[in-house]
Amino acid sequence: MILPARGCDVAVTLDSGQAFRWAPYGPRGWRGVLGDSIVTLLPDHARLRVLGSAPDAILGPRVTRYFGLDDDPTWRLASVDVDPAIHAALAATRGLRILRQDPWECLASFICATFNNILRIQGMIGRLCRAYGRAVPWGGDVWWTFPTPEVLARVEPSALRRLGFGYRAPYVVKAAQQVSDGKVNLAAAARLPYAEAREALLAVEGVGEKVVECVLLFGFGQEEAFPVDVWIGRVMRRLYFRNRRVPDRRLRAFARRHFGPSCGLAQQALFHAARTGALPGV
DNA sequence: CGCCAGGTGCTGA
DNA sequence: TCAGCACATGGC
Repeated sequence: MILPARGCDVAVTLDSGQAFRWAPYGPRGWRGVLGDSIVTLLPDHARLRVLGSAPDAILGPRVTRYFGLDDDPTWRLASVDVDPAIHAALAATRGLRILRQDPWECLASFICATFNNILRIQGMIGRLCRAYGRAVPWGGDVWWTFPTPEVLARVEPSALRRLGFGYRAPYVVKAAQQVSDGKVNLAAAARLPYAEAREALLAVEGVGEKVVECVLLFGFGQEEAFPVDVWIGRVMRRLYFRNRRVPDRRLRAFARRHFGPSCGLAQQALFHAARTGALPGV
């Protein structure tokens, strides 16, 4: 199946630290798991060739939604292009899209991502899926779905520690319990406006001021969200605060004013540009 | 080996 | 409200 993908750079997007389960495949392809389907993506200019373990009728809408292929972010990108620094970051990350991930996978993944580095996050989540996900054989290989909250709710934290989760182990289990027993309703939160969804998610154990913004942005499509991690903190202080120490809350409030209601787009461009060394001096 | 990583929760002022 | 601290782990 071929999907129109003009303006979407799959490589940049999947390499930008939003999702942790994609692996390069062949010279330009990527392979990963979307829900219960194994997906191979073969980008070709303005098109995206998609192969997978499910029928095209399932795969097409799933990939389209995940990458927002039916969305044209041109005007929202233009709306955050308000100064030379962000302009450079946007230019260096052309084609970067904000993913629309499954809320539970996004939430659990970013709980694992706290005070951690992307390489290890990928390893941890891979082991989590292998241990507690459902096996899906495909293409002569076996892949695993992301474990459901119901399954993880019954896992002993010590078992996750043995998978290298460190002090995050009890947070992942507790979050799974809160979601599976209905204390936190992700499907309902996904339909709430930014501020209310934010409050609902902050009730989850292990979800603080940064993780909540990641879930809002990468899981709920709330572009008003602006996650401040160590990279963004450095970049923002450098670019806009003469390297002075500024609390994360203030950085976020400034970003919302400075970049406007799609500040999340600016955040992801700054994050990826900084991490790939495209912003000199940061 | 020391430093760092897409932080959070708790404590004490 | 806010700074300071403990928390586990592995890649570099």
